[in-house]
Amino acid sequence: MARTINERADVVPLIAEVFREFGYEGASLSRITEKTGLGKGSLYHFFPGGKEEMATAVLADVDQWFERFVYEPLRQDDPASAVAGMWAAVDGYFRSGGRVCLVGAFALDGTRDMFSDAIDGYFRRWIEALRDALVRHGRGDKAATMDAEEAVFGIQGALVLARALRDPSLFGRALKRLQLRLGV
Amino acid sequence: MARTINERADVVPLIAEVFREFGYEGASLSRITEKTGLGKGSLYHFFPGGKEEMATAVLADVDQWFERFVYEPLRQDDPASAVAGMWAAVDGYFRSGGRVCLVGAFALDGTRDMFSDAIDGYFRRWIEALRDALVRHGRGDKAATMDAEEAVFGIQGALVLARALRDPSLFGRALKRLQLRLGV
DNA sequence: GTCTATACAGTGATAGAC
DNA sequence: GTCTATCACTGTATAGAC
Repeated sequence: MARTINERADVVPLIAEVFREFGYEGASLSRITEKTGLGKGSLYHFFPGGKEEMATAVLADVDQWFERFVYEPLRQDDPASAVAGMWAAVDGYFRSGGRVCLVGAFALDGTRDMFSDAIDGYFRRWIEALRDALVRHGRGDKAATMDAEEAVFGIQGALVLARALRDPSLFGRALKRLQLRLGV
Repeated sequence: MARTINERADVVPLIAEVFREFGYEGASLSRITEKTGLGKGSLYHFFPGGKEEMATAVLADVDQWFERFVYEPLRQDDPASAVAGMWAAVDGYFRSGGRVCLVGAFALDGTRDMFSDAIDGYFRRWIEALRDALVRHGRGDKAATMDAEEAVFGIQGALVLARALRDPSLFGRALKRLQLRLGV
């Protein structure tokens, strides 16, 4: 039960930061070493598959977070409060636009093909969970799908633009707007 | 006046494709060599500054295209037809969702800082030009800014999602939706 | 479990022949 | 203008001492 200071789970969020900041290709082992304070030997002890396994672990970690704090509530809780919770969770997770979406970033370049299932699943389940909540809230099936898509791609685009313009406040404005659009 | 077969301008779009596909870090010189059919010697003849100069040239090329076919019409032409033209141009340029936005992709990772001005300018001028057209069309200043932002980040997000889900049709749906939202 | 040392491929870049 | 050869360097990954 006693936990060593550095467990695999402890180092994953740090590695995630490096991937978020530099992308998959730009996240060199030396940068990861620097960020985590772990030598290559230790890193390969935790992740025998090397960089690819690190990215897989990071993606699983992100997925787990969203599954727990966003998707599952959307599927189970009262629709209105679950949707409200989603906006709050998203704003918090992406640090009000100061943080980038790792999955979205991976999706854009050649990295996508390496983590196809994880990337696809992340967005697909997000859209489906949100659509479910909207349907339960009384929206028609087709309209709910479109609404859910628009909310999710709106969030992604707002993150891109906020980072491109170095204007995190844009993210907050965008979330407000998207929230109103959803009307729930 | 006689043009050699391979001019700098001829090779820029090919290099752009490599950057779009693999990102800045992933676009190795060997991949660029392969795509263009030019050896490193030739590439460095055209771009003495190496990879960074190639990316700068590519960004300038993209910018020029948007300036000519999107921004300038938005500033000068009849607002309604200019906006309609924008949607058509965007759909064509991004191959109905099959192509990614290079500027958006650069914006997401550590590459951003290398090309700060180009990335910032691309989005800033897009939003401003669109806002101008909306204002001329009768929309209030503040609302026009928000609308313009929403259209631009909506496009970016739709590109991310279309690529993530390998579903180009999502891009077309999204454009339609954004177009209706703009209401012009 | 963590480190250092090292292997080896691939990187961006340069020089010089043609 | 294009190529080949080569450079110094960094990349990921491995081996083995502690």
